[in-house]
Amino acid sequence: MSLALQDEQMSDDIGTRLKLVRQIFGLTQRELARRAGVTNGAISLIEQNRVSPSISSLKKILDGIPLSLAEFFTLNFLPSDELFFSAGELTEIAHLPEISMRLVGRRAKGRAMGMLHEVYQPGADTGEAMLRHEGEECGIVVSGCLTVTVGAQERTLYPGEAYYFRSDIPHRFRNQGAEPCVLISANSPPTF
Amino acid sequence: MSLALQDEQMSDDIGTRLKLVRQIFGLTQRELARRAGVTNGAISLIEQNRVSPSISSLKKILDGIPLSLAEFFTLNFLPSDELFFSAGELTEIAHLPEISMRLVGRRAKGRAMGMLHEVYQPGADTGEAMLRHEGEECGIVVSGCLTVTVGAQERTLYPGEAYYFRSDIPHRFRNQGAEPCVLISANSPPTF
DNA sequence: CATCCGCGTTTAGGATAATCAACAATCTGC
DNA sequence: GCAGATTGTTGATTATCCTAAACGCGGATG
Repeated sequence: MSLALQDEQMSDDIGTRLKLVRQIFGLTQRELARRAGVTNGAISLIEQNRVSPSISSLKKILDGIPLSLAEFFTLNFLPSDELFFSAGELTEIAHLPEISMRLVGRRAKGRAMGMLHEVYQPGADTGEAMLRHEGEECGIVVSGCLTVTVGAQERTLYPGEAYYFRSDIPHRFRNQGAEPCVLISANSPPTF
Repeated sequence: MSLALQDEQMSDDIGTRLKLVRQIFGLTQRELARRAGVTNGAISLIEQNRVSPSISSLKKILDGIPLSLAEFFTLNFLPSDELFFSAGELTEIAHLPEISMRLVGRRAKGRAMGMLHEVYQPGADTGEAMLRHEGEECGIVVSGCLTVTVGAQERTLYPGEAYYFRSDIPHRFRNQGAEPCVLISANSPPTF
């Protein structure tokens, strides 16, 4: 059975959403009501979309699961067959010839982040025209070395070293070493 | 019939949150009310936390900005300061003796994600009592192997293989191999 | 000044949601 | 088949929210 929701339901169908969440956590209306300190009738009405709960009520209910409001609204109900990925299943995102960028999983909307396995060949360069986009990004060098420029700052990172910056600051990646550089990076919200 | 406010964290302070968002978009209460099709009084009361709006009302208001409910609740207002981190500067987060977990940067609240460099010694195990927390997590095995259990599914991942799942699904990590396993993982929102 | 704006706030009353208690439907074991 | 427990639903009452209209305040303009 699939627990996936359509996009339209993701945004406004609070009732179905609550019902799904409650069932995923194996709770009855009465049990959840008891934990949350509300009545089972209220939960019934909400799940039927016969009322639109106040934030305070919804928060009380979610506290009984427990689940935050932010999580409740961002839940994307990923199908369970997309949990694990073998190396060959990472989806290649080739922007430049000398740089391999492979994303964990498919390009899924609604995810909180994207994780990439990247390989920079010697001499690879994302370009003097610095990259700039929304979000934050972070990475750790696994092997080789990578010269990272962020705004006015620049540094060459070696295995075990890392970076974390806001992606709206202009940035650039270059491999100035003699061997390929392997980098594992993450960005949130996902760029790809 | 009390006008006293409940003790609320910033994350649950809908009033302040709405006010910040509204001001960021340069709207007055009346202008936002007009676009949203509600009254300015309603917005005033909500921003003072004197009432807890219904989901339908809050959605109408956010549509006037426009902003989705999910975006509203996940909004973060925080800059990051330090850009680069040497291997020794990763902050150790030791939960278990046989597992080393080193976070990129300090434990900064408000970041979109956290990235960890983890080493699981042979036999290391996060425990049969499965982990569960908010957010999503993702990781790639760099060396060694790691057995990952997510809900009812389990798989042993080898270098280059990866996982991505919602952290509220019970999960567990074990190194059943003979050599240490190095894993680079990310979680969003950051757990540490 | 005095007047007019536009802003956020407040108040009374009608609209909406939550509670309480009862109800029907579905099991389970005897 | 029946009693008892469990689950989701429903009507009447109570509690809460939203609206409409007014209020107080400060800045701009004559």
